[in-house]
Formats: sequence, C-alpha cells, structure tokens
Amino acid sequence: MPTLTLPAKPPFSFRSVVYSHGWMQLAPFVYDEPSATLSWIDRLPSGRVLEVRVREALGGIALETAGRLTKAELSELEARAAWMFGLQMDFSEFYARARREPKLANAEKSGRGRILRSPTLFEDVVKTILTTNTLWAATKRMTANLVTQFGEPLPSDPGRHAFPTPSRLAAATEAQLRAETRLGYRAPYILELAARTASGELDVESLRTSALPTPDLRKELMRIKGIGGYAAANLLMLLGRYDYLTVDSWARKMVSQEWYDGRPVEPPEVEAHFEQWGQWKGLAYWFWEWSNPS
DNA sequence: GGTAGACCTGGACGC
DNA sequence: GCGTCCAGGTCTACC
Repeated sequence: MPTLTLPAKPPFSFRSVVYSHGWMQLAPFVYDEPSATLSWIDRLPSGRVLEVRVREALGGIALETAGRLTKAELSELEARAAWMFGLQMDFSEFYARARREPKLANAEKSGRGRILRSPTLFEDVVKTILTTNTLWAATKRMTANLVTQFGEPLPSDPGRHAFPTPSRLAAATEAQLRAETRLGYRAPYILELAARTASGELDVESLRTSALPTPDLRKELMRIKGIGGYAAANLLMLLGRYDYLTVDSWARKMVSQEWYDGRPVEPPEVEAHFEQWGQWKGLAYWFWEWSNPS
C-alpha cells in the first residue's frame, strides 16, 4: 500500500501526541525514536491483522502498512488513525486561555492538547484498569502479557500480536489471567468487561460519540467494574472531556511540591488549583509545566 | 455520602 | 535474605 497522508487541524505535533502520556510504551505500540515512527499491530473488524506505521508528515501524519487493503479496510484504517491522533480536534479556546498562563505558554507553540488513543476504546479501558494501584513497570508487563497471550498474531511475523479482542479475552479464565497474565485482582474486572462487550450488553465504542453531559458520561464509565474516579477521569480525557482531573499519587506529589512546600495534599487541594480552568482543567493540569517534575 | 479495610504484584528500601 | 511499604485506586461492607 502506498503511503497515505492524513491532514490534521493545526497546530499539530506528531511528537506531542506520541509523548502526551505513557500509552506509546504499552503493547502493541512500539515507538522507534531514531525514525520517529509509531507502529502497532492492528486487527481490523474484517479480521485482517496488519502492522501499521505512522510518522509525521507536512500538516499531519503519514501512514503506511504492507499488503493490499480493500476499500472498506482502508476507510477503517483512516478512521482509526484520525481517532487515535485526534487529527480534527480543535483546542483554540484552550490556547486562548493558556496564552495568559506562563506555565502553559508553550502549549500552543508545541501543539499540546491531543492525547494518544488506542484503536478502540475497549483497549483504552483495559489499559486504564491496568494502570490502577500499581507501578508503571507492572502496567507495561501486564499489557504485554495480555497482548502476547491473547492477541492475534501478525501472519508475516507470528511473534508480534494485536491487542486481544473482547471475545478472545472473554474466553479466557480468571485463573489464567491471574496466574499466567499476572493481572492479580484486576483479572475479574477485565474478564467481566470483555464478556459484557463481547455479548453486546456493553457498547463501549458508542461512548466515543456520546452526547451525554460529562458528569453522566463519567457515571456511565464508572459502571464498569474497575473504573473509579481516577480511571474515569483518564478515560474522559481520552474522550476529549477535560472537566475532571486524573488525581493520582503523582498529581498529589506535583501539587504538593508546586504550591505546598512538599506537604502531603489531598485530591480536593489538587482540584482547587485548577478549578478556574473549567472545561479545560484536565488539559491545564496535564500539560502544566511543573517546577520539579519527576 | 463518607470511611475503613482488603486486594495482586513486584520493586525499593531498611535492617 | 527478609519484612515492610506502596504504587498513575477500586470495591465492598458498614455506619
């Protein structure tokens, strides 16, 4: 397939999206720094498993993959890439406010705002659950185990796998997910999510285009077992809703150092510092230039 | 609605 | 080497 170029609404920075959070370190994503190329193994709804490679292009992204795709597959791939990189997202209102805040003065120039998403929201929900109450190294390990053990292999290189489908995960046992995938107590959460999604009882992908007010959407996300306040806020950010903060231990530490001289702070104190940003507070917090990041 | 205690795992740390 | 703490929290029971 020839390289496909997809335009993005300016300002756009491929690097800013890739480094927007840790997702690019999670399987099946692979980021090659020298060539500045993000690649992953994807499984399209048609059943085709392929490697997708994306790099920056003038005004957007350049996407390439091997083999001939049908028209429907090509269209699906374009839609996925547009969603993952938020190509048409508009942050002009956020930038207008950020220009008046020294700690966010570089946001527009650096094209900050877009946050890397996975091809499906199901994958993002699973990964988000795997970030809770654990170290980042363990999140990477659990995700890699899931992909290797349950993802469909790339035909031309069976050692590489796509993210597992809901039905494949639903067919796993809790014992397997605990003992072999090392998910611990998160195993029943992942299993229940996969089973509800595979059966059609839960349509997580529909939440991408939900018109629900953010508090209602948050409640909807929190009906998924394993998704609490932090995880819901993270998923809302991925959905382009920034009204809630992802207040975790790292956030508390940053706010403590920034405004409280290192004294331990609670979530309400973190919230208070970004309240004035209204619907943009999640982004203001996320891209804040902390004095002592660690 | 608010709070205490349990929960897998594994790296970091103190002894 | 061993015990304890805790991390990009959440759930359940109880009040």
